[in-house]
Formats: sequence, C-alpha cells, structure tokens
Amino acid sequence: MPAVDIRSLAKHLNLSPGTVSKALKDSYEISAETKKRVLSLAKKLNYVPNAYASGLRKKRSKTIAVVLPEVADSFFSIAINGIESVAQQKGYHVLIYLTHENFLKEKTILNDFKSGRVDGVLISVTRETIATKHILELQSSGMPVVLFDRIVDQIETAKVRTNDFESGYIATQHLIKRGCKNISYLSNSKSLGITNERMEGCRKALEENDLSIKKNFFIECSNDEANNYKRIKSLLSQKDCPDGILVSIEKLTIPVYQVCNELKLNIPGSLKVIGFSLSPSASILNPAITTITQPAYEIGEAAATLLFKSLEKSNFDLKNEKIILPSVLTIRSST
Amino acid sequence: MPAVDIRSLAKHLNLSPGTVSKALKDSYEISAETKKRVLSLAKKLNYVPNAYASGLRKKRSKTIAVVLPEVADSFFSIAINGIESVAQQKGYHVLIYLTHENFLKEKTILNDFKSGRVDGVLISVTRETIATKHILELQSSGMPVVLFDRIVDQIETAKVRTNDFESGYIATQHLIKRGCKNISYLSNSKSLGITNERMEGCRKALEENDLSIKKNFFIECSNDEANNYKRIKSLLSQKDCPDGILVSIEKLTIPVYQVCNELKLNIPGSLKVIGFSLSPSASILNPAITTITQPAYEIGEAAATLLFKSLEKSNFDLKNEKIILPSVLTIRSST
DNA sequence: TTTATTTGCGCAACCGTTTTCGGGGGCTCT
DNA sequence: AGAGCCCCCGAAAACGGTTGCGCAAATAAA
Repeated sequence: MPAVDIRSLAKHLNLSPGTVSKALKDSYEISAETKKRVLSLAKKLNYVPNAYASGLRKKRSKTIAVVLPEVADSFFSIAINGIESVAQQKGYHVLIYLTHENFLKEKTILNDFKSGRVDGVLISVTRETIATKHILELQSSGMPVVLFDRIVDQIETAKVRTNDFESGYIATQHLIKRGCKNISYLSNSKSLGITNERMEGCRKALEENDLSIKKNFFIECSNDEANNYKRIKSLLSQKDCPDGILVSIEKLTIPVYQVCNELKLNIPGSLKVIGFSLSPSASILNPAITTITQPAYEIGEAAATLLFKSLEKSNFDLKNEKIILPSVLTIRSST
Repeated sequence: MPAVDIRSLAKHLNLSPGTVSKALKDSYEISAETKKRVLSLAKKLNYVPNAYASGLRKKRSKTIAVVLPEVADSFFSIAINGIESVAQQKGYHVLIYLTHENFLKEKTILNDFKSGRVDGVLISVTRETIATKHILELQSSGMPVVLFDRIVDQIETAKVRTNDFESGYIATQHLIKRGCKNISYLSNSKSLGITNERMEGCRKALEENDLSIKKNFFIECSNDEANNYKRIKSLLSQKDCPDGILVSIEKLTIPVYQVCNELKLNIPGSLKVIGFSLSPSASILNPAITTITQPAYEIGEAAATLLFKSLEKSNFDLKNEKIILPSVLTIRSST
C-alpha cells in the first residue's frame, strides 16, 4: 500500500506535480482534457492530499477548536451537534478541548492555538475565568474567536447566548403567578455571568411584585454533591420554607426532587419547582418538571456560522455580532 | 505581533534554526548552556512551534479522531470525557466527527483520514454499518483503529465494549425474579450488534426459565418518535399485555413511562420496567427506574489508552486486545 | 607532540503541496 | 513572414521545523 502522493500521480500521467495540483483545483490554467485525466486517475487511486503539507503551505488548517468546560450535561453535548453539523457542511474539522472548569487548562489550551493548528475558536469559558489576557492575546495574534453561552463581557468579539436575564425573570414571574410568595434561587458559581444574570432576572421579578428577597434563599452550590444535598435539605426543612424554587443548574434538579421526596414535600402543593434543563426526561419526572430550555443546538449552530463567516469573508467583523436566542418556558405539573 | 518562528529565535541567539530545534527537544548534541539560552528566549517570546510544519516533517499529527454516530444521548458524551482526558494527558488533540448514523458519511470521514490528519482512530460504528471495507482499507494504510461500544466483529483490531449479552441476561433474570412471566424487549435497530446481544441475553434468560418468547413482544423501534410511542402504546394496551419490559435504548424510556401514565398502568404493580440508561435522573423518575448502566467513561478511557499504546509502542498489537467492562445493575422502585 | 575521541554546532536536504513566474508552441492578425 | 497573443504546462521557490551528516574545536589518550 504505497502512499499515493501528488508526485506519483504526476509520474503516472507524465505531468509535473504543479500541474496535477492545479488540475485538482480546477484551475483555469489547465486544459479540460488534462483535468479529466488527472481527476480520473486521482479517483482511481483514491488520492487524498496530505493535510499537513497543504496546511503548511496555505497557512490554513480547515479546522476549528471548540473549548468547553465539560461535556457531561446535555447543554454542551447538544451544542456540539450544532457546531459539528455546520462544520461538516463547510468541510471543516472540529477539535474538542475540555477545560474541566480549570482556568489554567484553558490558558494552556488557548496558547497552543498559536501553533496554527486551528483557524478559529469557539469557546465557552470556565467558571474561574475572570482574567481575559489569554483570550485577548489569542485574538491579537489574528485568531477569530466566538464566545458562546458562557460569555465574558469585556471581550470584544462575537457572542452567542440565550436571554438569561429574561429567563430568570420569566421563570420567577411564572412562580409568582402560581401563587408563590417565598421564592428560592439555586445556582452554582457566583462568578459565572450566566447564573448571575438569571439571578438578577429573578430579583427583578421579586422586586416588581414587592416580594422579599431573603439572602439565605439564594443558594450557591458547589461541585460537592453531598454538600449540595445537605444545604438544599436544610433550606427546605426550615420553618420558613420557600414555596417556590428556581433551579438554575440542571443537575441540581436531582437533589431537589430527592429532598422533597425524603421530606414528603408535595410538588407542586407545598413547593413549586421550575428548572433550567434540556433533559428530555423532564416530562416523565414525577411530577413532570416545568422547565426553561435553552436552544442549545441553535446556539452552537449560530456560533459556528458566525465563525465561518469571519473565516470566509475577511471584511466580516466579529465585533459587531451579538446573537441572543430565547429560551423556552415549558409549563408542566411541578408548578 | 510578528509571528515568532524558529528562524527568528535562531537569529536572536546567533544560532542556526537546527540548533534551536535540537535545543528545544533537549537533544544530547546541544550544550546545557545553549539549551538554557534557547529555552529562556523561547519562553520569553512564547514560541509555539508550527504544528503543520512539524507534523509534515515528522509524519505525526499528535491528533486522534473520534467517530461517533451522535452525541445526543449521554453515553457518547460521557465516553468523550474519558477519551479526552487520556488524550490531554498524553498531549494529543481530539478531532470529533458525527456520522448521524449515516454509513456513507462514515465512509467519507474515514477515507479523509488518509490525509495524515490523524495518527489513530476511535470509532463506534453506525447502525447501518455492515460492510467493513472502509475500515479495513484504513487499517491497511497503517492507521491504528480501536472500536468501542458499537463493535464490528469481523474487524481484527482492539475492541472495547461492555458485556451486552450478560447485561441483557441479568436484566431479564432480574425481571423474572421479580415475578414477571411475560417479558417484552424494546430496541432500535436489529442490525446493531449491541442491541442484538442484549436481546440474545434476554432470550437466553427466558429460555432457561421456560418462559415463552413472543415475537410481538420484541419490538424494534425507529427514529420516528411518534411511531415508537404508538407501537409501545399498542403493546401495552393489548389484553395479553407484558408484565415486564426491558428497554434497551435509553431514550425509549420516556415513551414507556408516558404510555404507562396515559394508560394508568402502575409501575411496578402492573408492569415492571428496567432500562439501559446513564441518566442521573433515573433516581428521580417516578417510580425511580431500575437501570443497567454502562461504564461509559471507562470505555472511552480504555479505548483511548489502547490506541495510545499502539501509537507509542510499535510492537504493540491491537489485534490481541479485547476489553469488556461490565455494566452495573442498579435496582430501584420500578421493579 | 601526535593521534584519537568527544563535544557542540551548522549545513542542507527533506516532508508534500501550492503558487508564482516564465516559456514554448500554436494561433491570429497585419 | 514577423509580431503579438493565448493556452498549457513545467520549474522552482516557498511554508516552518526536523534530522543526518560533517566539521571544527576542545579534550583525552598515547
């Protein structure tokens, strides 16, 4: 199985490698006759050009990078689908990197992109990402960067996200309409823009309805599941227990339901629950949970589309692009 | 921001590019003093070698490909985590490709790997994949290939999977122990080795217990959700309704629960349900569903580890490697 | 001191493709 | 017939690192 390269093709055809290359690219310099001969032999021998040689020469890798905190929950897996489908259609390849919410890893990964390995970057930053030097540096090296979902406001580039503030507001309004007076908000990290926006939306709804904002009802969970469970249990065990709860992180739904089960708290009788979720099993929980669903696929799709626009048109300015795709409220039995 | 290459480094240091290259690789040919100077400047200027240049010369891309049917359900997303963590640790990059269960796409994608873009391939094949020429061809071009989860028996190479046959057997045994006499099996595609093995395991358990195997209890669902729902409903509506059901595909759990809800079928009273699933929400379904859980992360990890072994040791023979990681039965209230 | 050996580095080919430039041959046009 | 033009194609220089080889200087051995 001797690797068939452009040289061997040329030899077979009594042509020069340059001519073969042009013929394969359908260059106007080459006669129709020759093109036909070249194409035919290339197909017959199943010639596949060496990606590294042409990448080196053309200074284009036909590859984009997707940098994610993790891929465990459904949002990012679905987003990947959206990204990959656009990339495949454009003939691009997709490198995937997981930061595991580790800022240092994010820095290392982004720095490596100066190797020319990728033509553009889609990134959803870490919880820990406050400093932005690594991203700015990458940009100033000429790399197009599109932020999605987990945005950093300070960075001037295209951003694709959902309406987190409004979602938080709408979710809370919904709870209020259902009669809730004491509403609790569950999130993970305060440093994360997203959950903050949702929280602000929640606060705004509370304020507009003259409902009290109790500090100890706004709980910031961690990655420590046991501890989260404990805190949720203590929240729901107290006398002044909330009658409505907004779960801003999908995976926190589980301990909430578990605690309710343990404490024999009736949903939606004693407690109404609404959660940010993309899981299709929302409908078969008992009770089926009312959800705010992010358009994950569309976010990935839109982010990738923007990136490719900037790769294809040099005059396209990412800085002007902000896309906000609305989340969807699906009312079920939990409220 | 003038791109810093090895030539400019060399000029700064009054050395030749070759020497700089060797110094960076800690070659024995270079004095400690020079190495220090080189390393120091390289760090200061944040030199990142061009991946395409070195890839071309060394004929190594430091990249592997992961080819998946889809990434929507949790198995593959978790498997990606396992793969990525090993790759990152080894300094490799991960390209991801989705076939969307389309054999032609799989063929096209694999053929492109002859471009030298990747050093090795991890693949979980399509439902439609029966012919294996495309994989054999890739192998014979010298590309190491590791199959995982969705295996093709005919191909001689490393395979990592779970014990599907036993899982089907164990799940069925569990239903039988719980008193089920009429057991139904739900899968998607018959052409898929995995679901067939699970089915065979199921059949064996039925036979061993002298239970009848009713053809119309073995249902092959499709991607048409509405139709799946209809078929499940008609299965559970009939007089001779099953009293136990083994759901071999995670996403089919939803219509099953929905139908039971609609038909007021009590789980586990009238029907006991066991499902293959990785979803953490299994525990908060009502009733919490008994599951067979595949070790997705470990499968990805093991597959990647095998691939890297073959990349690092030329004498390592993938053909001899078969890894079977056991699934776990978690008994909950649905049985 | 002479010879042998080691040490440290430079030279230049090489990886496979792309692309600029130029030139030969055939054609048209005067 | 000579000048000009177009049509095809080849030659060769990139692209940026890597690596085998050779060579000079320094050191060790004789």
